[in-house]
Amino acid sequence: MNKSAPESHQFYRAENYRPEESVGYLMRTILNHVSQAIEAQLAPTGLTSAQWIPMFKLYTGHASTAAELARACSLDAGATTRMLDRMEAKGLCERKRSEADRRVVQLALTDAGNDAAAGIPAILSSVQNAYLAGFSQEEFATLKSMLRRIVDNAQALNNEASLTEPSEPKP
Amino acid sequence: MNKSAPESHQFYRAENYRPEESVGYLMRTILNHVSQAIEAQLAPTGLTSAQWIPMFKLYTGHASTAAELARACSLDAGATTRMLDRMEAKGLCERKRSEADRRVVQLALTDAGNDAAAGIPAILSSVQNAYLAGFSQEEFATLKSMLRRIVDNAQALNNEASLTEPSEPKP
DNA sequence: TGACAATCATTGCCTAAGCAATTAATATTC
DNA sequence: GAATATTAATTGCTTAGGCAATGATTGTCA
Repeated sequence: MNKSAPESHQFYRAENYRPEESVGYLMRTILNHVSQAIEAQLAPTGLTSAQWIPMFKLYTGHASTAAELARACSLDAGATTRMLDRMEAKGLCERKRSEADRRVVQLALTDAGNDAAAGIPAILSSVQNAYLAGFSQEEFATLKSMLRRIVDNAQALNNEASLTEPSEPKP
Repeated sequence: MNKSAPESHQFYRAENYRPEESVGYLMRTILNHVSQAIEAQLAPTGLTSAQWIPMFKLYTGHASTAAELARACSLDAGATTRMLDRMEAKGLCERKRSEADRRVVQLALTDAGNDAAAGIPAILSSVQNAYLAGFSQEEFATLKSMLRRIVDNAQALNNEASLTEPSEPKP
């Protein structure tokens, strides 16, 4: 079915594969450092490296219920429930059953939560600017476009995979 | 102490920060997809996405004790112990107290572990090649050099930070 | 040699994410 | 309108990682 890939696509070969030289390894290293840096700057607010994402989604109004939040963060529903438990315990947000639809839980940031969230963009900006030191605007644009191309490839490959394994037949 | 950063370094600004457009977000998205793809291909061997790294270190001889493995994987000692528990339970590796130094535990892959590890480079290569589809060799080189520059920046910033907070004074 | 320091593995406690099953409420369809 | 399907939130079980304390050994140094 697949034609064999052209030689030009063979960046890595099993015979002499070295993880430390791979793009994946480099990206993982970068993300680890970035996470740590963000967590360090976030420490005063009580937010962890995993919590600023949902907090920011709530802050910007991109989610106002638990299910929406889970979708917005590509997070498991169970993980979201427990994350909200921890954030609520720290006084960052509150839950309230919806009157219109008794299934859903309406979420709201407390004043403390709002203050914490308000500082997030500045931290993310400064950390990423620091890590991009020495880059020209042109190089920055090149980097972003390359990363987007990889994301596009990933999406395309996902689609292929789901075509191979079609959606489960209805019972 | 710090001179204000030159304008050219301001890629992101707090006022109009959008996470979805950030380099960090793109890299995270890519790594999530890559992890899933690797995990899917690894499934037949019983290895998880977190286990192929220590397995490969053992396979290539870059580590033969628990402490070495933890260092090689930048992993916590406790996490390493429990990871070895799980891998041993699956029959992928074995532990043996060293005779020379009774503190250390000598690690060895079982036959099954060796077989599983032997397939890792092929999987990592093919997944990463697939995600880099459409890249020329030149673009590939550019991408790697940019990522390395970011890693260098991260290391430099780490050093700065540890200068600010000097090593704890001896008691 | 004998006190002190360092190293190694382990364990307990925490945050965190995924999967599966459960319960409650709402939508859909016949 | 009643049976069925879907959606929302929660909980239990598992893997996973970090930090701190512990116990056992080995190294160092006075």
